Order: sequence, then structure tokens, then C-alpha cells
Amino acid sequence: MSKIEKKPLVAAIVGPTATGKTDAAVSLCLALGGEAISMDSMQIYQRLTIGTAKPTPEEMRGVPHHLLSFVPPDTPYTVQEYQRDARAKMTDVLARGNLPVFVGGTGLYLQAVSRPLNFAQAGETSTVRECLQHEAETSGGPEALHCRLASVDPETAARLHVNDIRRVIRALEVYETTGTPMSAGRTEWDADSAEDWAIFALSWPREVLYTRINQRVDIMLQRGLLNEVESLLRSGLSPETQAMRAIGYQEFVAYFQGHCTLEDAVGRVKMNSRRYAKRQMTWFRRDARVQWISLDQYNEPEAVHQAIIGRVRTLQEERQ
RNA sequence: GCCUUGGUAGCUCAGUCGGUAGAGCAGUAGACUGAAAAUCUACGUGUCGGUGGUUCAAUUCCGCCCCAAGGCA
Repeated sequence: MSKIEKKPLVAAIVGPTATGKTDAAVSLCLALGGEAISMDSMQIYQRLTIGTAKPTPEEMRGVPHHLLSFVPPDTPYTVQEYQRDARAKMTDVLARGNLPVFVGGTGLYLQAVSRPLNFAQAGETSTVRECLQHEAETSGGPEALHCRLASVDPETAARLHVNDIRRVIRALEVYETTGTPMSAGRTEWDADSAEDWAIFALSWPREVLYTRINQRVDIMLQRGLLNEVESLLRSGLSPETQAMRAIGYQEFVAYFQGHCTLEDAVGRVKMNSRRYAKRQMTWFRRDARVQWISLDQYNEPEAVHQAIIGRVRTLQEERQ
């Protein structure tokens, strides 16, 4: 009997959009006594239902789901909040003796919850941000901002491209509201976590994936995505909010504002979804912990689910 | 049937006063540590519709053919 310290086992189902993550996660939960924790930056929002492909009660099949629809659509939400909320949910699920099953496609959220990344407390950033944004557009442009960052936080400035204004501004905000540079206390990406993570990424060949994405957008429209967007706008929600920048929303906002035809908007939702899926692939390919599941090697979803369940069960047995 | 205008990258098109060609979009790859469905970076060879001719050399000029759009009958 070796006295290996036992870390709790945590599972995650990731991968690009439209691969059947939800279904796989629910099956895993049902088989092994798990609870699902969403890892999706847009499904957190209330009233963004159809366009975010939020799981329906039927799809949940009685399995508890956490971190869905708990933020009002006009409220910003950040990675460090997700880290805090998700780790709290994970702890709860473990305390109940259940298996936490994270499910979603937001790569940064996976890092935040599964790596010991340090986020120090920051103050109110909105006014600072407005100032900096204004500055980027007028006076010195992106170069001036980048220069300024280099003088207070050379390490972060060195790894950010001058044109990546968003990140440059974020780094400056952190410095100005906390007084310490973002690079202070920075953790390595591959730092060990306090849990053992079994991460599965679902993937289709590119051509199949793109066909599925296009079809899914058509289905969302049939389910009433246009009405959903229109009703959000009618209730006074600003198109500038984080929630309305989601794919499937920003494009139809442009349509309702008369900037493009419906056909153009639908085409751009499909295009942006394809690009997003590609970025998701890039993100998960980089993570050495990820076990890839090639869906074209299985005849039916049930076989995929059984394969994942089998692997997790083996891990559970190994640690007993 | 005749006339006109087109046919060049996956798409929309530019261009070569004759020396085998380049933009935008799409696409591909990558980055990502306090907004992430966000944000940013890099990457451009294709029988220049087909076929004959002129020429040292034709995608470019000329002939014929095919296809598309418009006009006339």
C-alpha cells in the first residue's frame, strides 16, 4: 500500500461548439453519480437561452447543473469571478461525495478553474477603462498605451502585441487599481492543481464540424432566436453589454438596427461560429492534459459516452 | 441567329502599354493569466475559360469554339 496523497478526481468535457458536450456530460453524470458545472462564458446569463444552446430541462435528464442563468444580461462577469464561483461549486459537489463534471467550451475558464492562477482583488475599473480607451483612439494610439505599460509592467508589455489594445488596457487597469503589476505573482500555465483533472475534448473532422455548426444555427432560428434577441433589445438591454457581444446576438442586433439584411446576419453568425470553433480547437490542442475523442470513430453518441465513462471509472477504481 | 460586355485564388474583383499575376473577403495556423462567444498575430501558385495563330516570349494581340449576363430579332 503506497501512501500516495489522494487528490480528488474532477472530470471535464470540452471541445468546440456543436459537438454534443452537454449530452456526453449528462451521461457521465448519470453513470457515475456526477453533477454538471457549466464552463461557458455566455450560458451564465439569464435570458440568453436559444443562442447559447443552453441545455433544456429535458436535456439535463434530472442531473443537477450549476452556473447556468445566474447573471442578469446587463451585468459584466469576469474570469476571476468564475474561478471563485466554479471552485466553490466544485467543493460543494465533492463534499456531497459526487463527481464534478465541468462542461463547456471556454478555454480561459478551464484554466482559471483547473490551475492555481492568482487573481488579486481589483477595484472599480470602468472609469479607468473609458479613459484608456479614449486615449487609444485619440492621442498617442496603441503605441502610447503600450509604452506606458512597459514603464510600469515591462514583463507584461513584452508578451503583449502593441495592437492587442484590449489586453494592454486590462494590464494597465490592474496596475492602476491595485498598485501592483499584473506580472507579479503570475503562475505558470502548467502549474499543478489540487485536483486530478480528467479532461476530454470532443472533435469532429473540420468539414463535419462546420456542417453541424451551420445546421445548428438554422435550428436556433427555427426555435425563435430572432424573437429572443428582439425581446432583449426591447427590454432596454444595451447592445454594448458583454452578453450582447455573444455570437448569434451581436449579428442580429446589427440586423435589427438596420445595418445588414437578415440573410447577411445569418451568414455572419455561421461564419463567426466556425471561427470560434477553430479558436477553441487551438486552445484545447495546447493543453497537454486533454484526451481527444474523435467522434467519427464511433457509430453513435452512446458509444462515445460509454468510452468516456469507462475511462473515468478506471481512474476512480485506481485510486481506491 | 446577330450584336455587346464579361470569363483571372473558394467568392467579389484589380492588373499585366506582350516577359507566366495581386487586393479584399473566405480559409489555415498560432497567441491568450483580472472583458475571453472577447481581443490579437502570421500565412496569397492560381491549367489568368478552351484551342489554334503571330512572336524569342501570350493570361495580355488576332482567329475559332465553349459558358454567363444584357440587348436586337
